[in-house]
Amino acid sequence: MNSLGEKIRTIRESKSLLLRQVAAHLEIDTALISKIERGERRLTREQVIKLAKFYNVTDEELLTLWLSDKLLDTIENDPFAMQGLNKAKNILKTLL
Amino acid sequence: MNSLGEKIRTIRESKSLLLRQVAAHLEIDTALISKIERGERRLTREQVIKLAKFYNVTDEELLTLWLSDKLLDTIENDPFAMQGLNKAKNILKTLL
DNA sequence: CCTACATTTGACACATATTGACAAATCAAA
DNA sequence: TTTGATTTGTCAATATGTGTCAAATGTAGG
Repeated sequence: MNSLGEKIRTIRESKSLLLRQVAAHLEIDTALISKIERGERRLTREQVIKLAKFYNVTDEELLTLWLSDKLLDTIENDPFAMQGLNKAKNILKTLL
Repeated sequence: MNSLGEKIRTIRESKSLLLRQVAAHLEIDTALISKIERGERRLTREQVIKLAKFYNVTDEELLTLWLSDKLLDTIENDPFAMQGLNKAKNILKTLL
């Protein structure tokens, strides 16, 4: 339910960076990045990209998690979540 | 990109109902249901269910389209939309 | 046990998005 | 050309998202 937060916390810890340092790099308050890592808030798309560069991972890796979190968030625990996802996938497929 | 709107317009026309009548049933302004059918606005979940009953189709049919529209809306035309959808699907699968 | 620093929590501010109403414009058919 | 249906534009109220700040809590080292 909060894949991106967990991921970026893991990466940050593996690099022994402080929240303060990451916050400074993103130019946001330390409190905010704390909340983000714990899934209480979300990054903007631009911030995800900035973080990917900072952490030396691909945009794709983080953006995929970011999108997935957003998607799961919008369907919350709707009983038809899976049907909705499948329908969306089919429609998207025909658009590509 | 607006599956539900098209669907409910088709159903309404097949039943020869006026926007005014549907609006009255949903207790909203006629202008609003017009926008909804054309994808300019969205129904609330409760309204979708009310409409399903009114139109004699299953909640599932309309709610699936409604969710799908919401999903496609939140990933807009992100280059990683498909990856995000797949990731979300996998996570959801493990949650069920 | 202190102290210093890291992190978390809660309250609030501000911006943007959503949902709705209403009035006016447009469309279509009789 | 008049009537009723639909669409469009604008505004208000509310909800949601993104951020700050201050205070509380957690955690090591001296």
